[in-house]
Amino acid sequence: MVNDNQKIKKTNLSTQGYRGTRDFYPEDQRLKNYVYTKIHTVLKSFGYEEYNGPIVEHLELYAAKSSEEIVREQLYSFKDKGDRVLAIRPEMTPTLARMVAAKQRELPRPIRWYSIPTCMRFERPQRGRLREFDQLNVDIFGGNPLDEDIEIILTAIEVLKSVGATLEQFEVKVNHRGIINSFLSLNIKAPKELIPQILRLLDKKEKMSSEAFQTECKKIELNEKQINQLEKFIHSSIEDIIIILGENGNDAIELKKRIDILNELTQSNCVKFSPEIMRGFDYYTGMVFEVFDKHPENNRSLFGGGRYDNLVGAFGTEELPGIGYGMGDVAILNFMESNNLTPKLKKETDVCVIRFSENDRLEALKITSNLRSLGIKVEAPVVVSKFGKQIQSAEKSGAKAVVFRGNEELQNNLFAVKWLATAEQETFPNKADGYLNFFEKLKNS
RNA sequence: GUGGCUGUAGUCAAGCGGUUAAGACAAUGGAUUGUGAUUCCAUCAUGCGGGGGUUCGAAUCCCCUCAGUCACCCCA
Repeated sequence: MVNDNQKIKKTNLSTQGYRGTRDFYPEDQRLKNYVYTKIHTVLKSFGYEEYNGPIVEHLELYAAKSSEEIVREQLYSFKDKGDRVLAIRPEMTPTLARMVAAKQRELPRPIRWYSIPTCMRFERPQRGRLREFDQLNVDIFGGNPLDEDIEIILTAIEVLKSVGATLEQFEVKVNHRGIINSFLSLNIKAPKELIPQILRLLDKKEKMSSEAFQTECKKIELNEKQINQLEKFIHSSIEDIIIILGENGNDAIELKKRIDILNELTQSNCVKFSPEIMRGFDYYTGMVFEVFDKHPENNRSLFGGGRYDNLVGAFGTEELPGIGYGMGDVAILNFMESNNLTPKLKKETDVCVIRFSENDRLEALKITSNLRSLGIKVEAPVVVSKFGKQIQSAEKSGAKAVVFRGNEELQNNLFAVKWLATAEQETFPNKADGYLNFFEKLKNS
């Protein structure tokens, strides 16, 4: 016996989950549901429809669309029992592309779709970045780029507003891939092979001192004049850029239209031209954007997205340009936390039924059923403890009232209700009328 | 994948080589068997993230490992 116990102790399992994953206890899940309900409501209000796909795909689907390093380092891949090489989805876009390509001819345009898939990436976790996360994906295709670009940013703004954010708490930084490309090739006259490195550097510029930036520029063999132009570029307004680019400034003019319309519409300045926003290196071809939390303790990117020329390229069907973005659930939860927007949510029970003894089980179950059939959320007692204890426990469940039938009530064919907020108590006849009457009072409480 | 910091109960923590690991809050049971408060009493880590090692003796020192966090990397 003693040996057995020791053995059991030694082989105890760890309660720690896998690194970079989260447990959602009911209170966490409640918050997540609250946020997701808001998201669903906002996107449906724009006419977007929810879609979903499998959590695993053939590895080659990702290999075709993502960079080699990402596929090698950050993909959870494995072989199934039939030796097929699969991967857990690290993002939704390839699945979206596959789904759209498969039915491209029959889908009515414009296509407005969204999804909140759970994805996994093998990364080293830190605040705001886990291995398992949900990522809201919103995309629109088949319309006019100007209108689509405005709408997609608007949905992002409305999502944040729906969880209580004000326009002062975040900013939408926008750029256009065409602007930076024209500038680098025509004004800086940078060699093609240096462009990725320059983009990476500009992306990091915000975090660097001016000196560090200069040193880094010299490392990639930019001359004094080129560095000065770059520095000037990064601090330019959209109006300056239009002048600098001259006859090549069409993309800048287009971008300015979007900024002006969005700011006019929202009566704010939350949309800002930010030449340092890059969003990766391939893939995006038009407007790119990121939404940032302005709170100093969580100055992070919440949403990121942009316009692509052709979502379905690898599938060999006709081109389909569109725009979309992704937003991590971790990001929005952190945003709400840092801006004090996290609501205190209670369990949703309306009523708890109380029992007095082992003999009133059936009576209690009858009341419970009667209440439930009216659509009331009601908890039946599963232990008989002291009356006061049962009231306390009802309070914790978020109930507005406790309901019971003791000897007094049974004799007079009544049921009793104690309202927890006011401590007032009343009785109702134990028949249909009485239950309906109580139901009305509960709704209005 | 690289480097730094951290890890004692549900939570916040004291302890810094020496007998049974402080304290607070929370929780549970009771004083009080049909009424939520307060008060009082009791219970609540054979164990210090996990595994080894050094030592007469380890939460404390060493090694490995797991996890969190920050900075890189990356950010589809």
